Amino acid sequence: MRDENLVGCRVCGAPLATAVRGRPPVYCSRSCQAKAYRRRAGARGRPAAAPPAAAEPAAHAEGRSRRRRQIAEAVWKIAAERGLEAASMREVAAGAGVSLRVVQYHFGSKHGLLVSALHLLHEENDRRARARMAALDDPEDLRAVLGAVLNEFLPLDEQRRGALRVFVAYYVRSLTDPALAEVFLHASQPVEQLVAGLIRQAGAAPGTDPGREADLLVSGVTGLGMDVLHGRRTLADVRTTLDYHLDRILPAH
Amino acid sequence: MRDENLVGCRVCGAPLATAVRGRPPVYCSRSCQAKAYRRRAGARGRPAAAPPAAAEPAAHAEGRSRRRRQIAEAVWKIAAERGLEAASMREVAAGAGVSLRVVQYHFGSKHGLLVSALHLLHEENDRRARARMAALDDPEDLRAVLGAVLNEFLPLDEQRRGALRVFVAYYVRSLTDPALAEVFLHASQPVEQLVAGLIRQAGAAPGTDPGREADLLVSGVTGLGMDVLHGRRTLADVRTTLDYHLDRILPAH
DNA sequence: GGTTGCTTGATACGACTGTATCAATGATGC
DNA sequence: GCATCATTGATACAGTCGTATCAAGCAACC
Repeated sequence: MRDENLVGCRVCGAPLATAVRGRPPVYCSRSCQAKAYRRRAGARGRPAAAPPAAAEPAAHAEGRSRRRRQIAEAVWKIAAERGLEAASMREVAAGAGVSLRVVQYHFGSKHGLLVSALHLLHEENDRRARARMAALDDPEDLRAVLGAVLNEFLPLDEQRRGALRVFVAYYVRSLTDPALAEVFLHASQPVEQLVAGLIRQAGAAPGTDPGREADLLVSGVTGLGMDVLHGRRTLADVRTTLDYHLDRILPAH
Repeated sequence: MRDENLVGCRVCGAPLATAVRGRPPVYCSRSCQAKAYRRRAGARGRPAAAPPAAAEPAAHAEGRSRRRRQIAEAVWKIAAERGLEAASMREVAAGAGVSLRVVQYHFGSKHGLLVSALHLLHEENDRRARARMAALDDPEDLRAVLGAVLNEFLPLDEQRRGALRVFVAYYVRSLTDPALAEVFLHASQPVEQLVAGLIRQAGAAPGTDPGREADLLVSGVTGLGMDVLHGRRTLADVRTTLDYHLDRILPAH
């Protein structure tokens, strides 16, 4: 297999400590390696146009977060399609189109990867939800806003469907992983309060408690979405149920 | 290690085919093995009192289902405490106090084990729920019956807490495992209909749709129970919310 | 006595997992 | 030319996983 590498340093001579662990050596010393590098750099000619300007300092940090995000997206994709237990380091690396070592380097351990991916997922979901809210026709129609907030938890399209699957998978993990539970508890508190506020502003029916209504509404829509996920209910049925309850809570349509 | 076993058959002589796979042989043939067995049986003396009566034919089947159940319980326990991904064949065997081979023999494969354990879990939960319903003070108090049905999905005690954890873990698995999804879909349909029927009988407030109320109630109480599981809500808060909605739906307390 | 059947014990295999180790690659500053 | 830095490539290791294989245990029938 490795015929020519068995002899010695590619630049000078032959020491080449034969370490059995890790990547097999090709040079006898760092300086010989530098020599070889400069030779290659010279043969490649000068870089296209802006060699001295170099990359601005922000580029490093940006490239880093982009890579982390790219890897996290692979975690989401695998978790949505085949479950979190299929998201091994190697599968994630392959899904992101990077090497195993890169995943190790950027997240330290598998646990770190899972926690970071959940963090990024929460941010991403918030971003998307806000974008959809901003795209509403009439932001003054509070009932429509309320419906949009609740619809965010239903598998209406492939994106939300995947998000819900990943969310549920992570939830189950969090039951036996305190670090993941932490992320859940510190992230998604204000949903019920938002819904309760909307109900209050939109004019709830007399005698209704917006807070209690919001509690059942949010947890209920999540449960209904889970039912849709594995085919126990149809999406149309869930939307009808939801409409019924919105009509009930906000009679002044 | 195996000093004396290297020579030959314990009864007659020496052939002893040296198979490298599986359990190392000790006898040269089945008949020699039978001889050794009969010798041991003779030395042990006659069994206590009822040797010829033998075991009735049903004992076999009963012993089998008992063993299956014992192993399934180990699956539930592990899944509740450390998640379904911790339920390896070896862990389950250890938890049930049997050998790995016994788990293999009675369930064929890990997938078969998981599916059977889920089946048995559904039966067990039904049994326990019915028992709790039968123990109600006044079976005519329909509101109390309704409350008991819904409370079955809340982690009120260690048993229900574990059941909910296992249930959720299995649900997530079922999203990527059709055989498990099958068990879910064919088992737990009538809950909402039961709740709707109770609401109807108990006298719902005018203008309310018992079916839609039941849908949100059941899915909502499941979601609230999940919130309790990882500490996002307190049990008292959930019960208050539930009481509020029961009062709303059934005003004629 | 020998044979057959169901059940269990005692290994073994190959695949995969998370992680660790060592070196090469570029780039920058001296 | 040399040292140093963050990043990536190329392995290797120890362990666990599900499963397969062969034989022993035990009871029943012939």
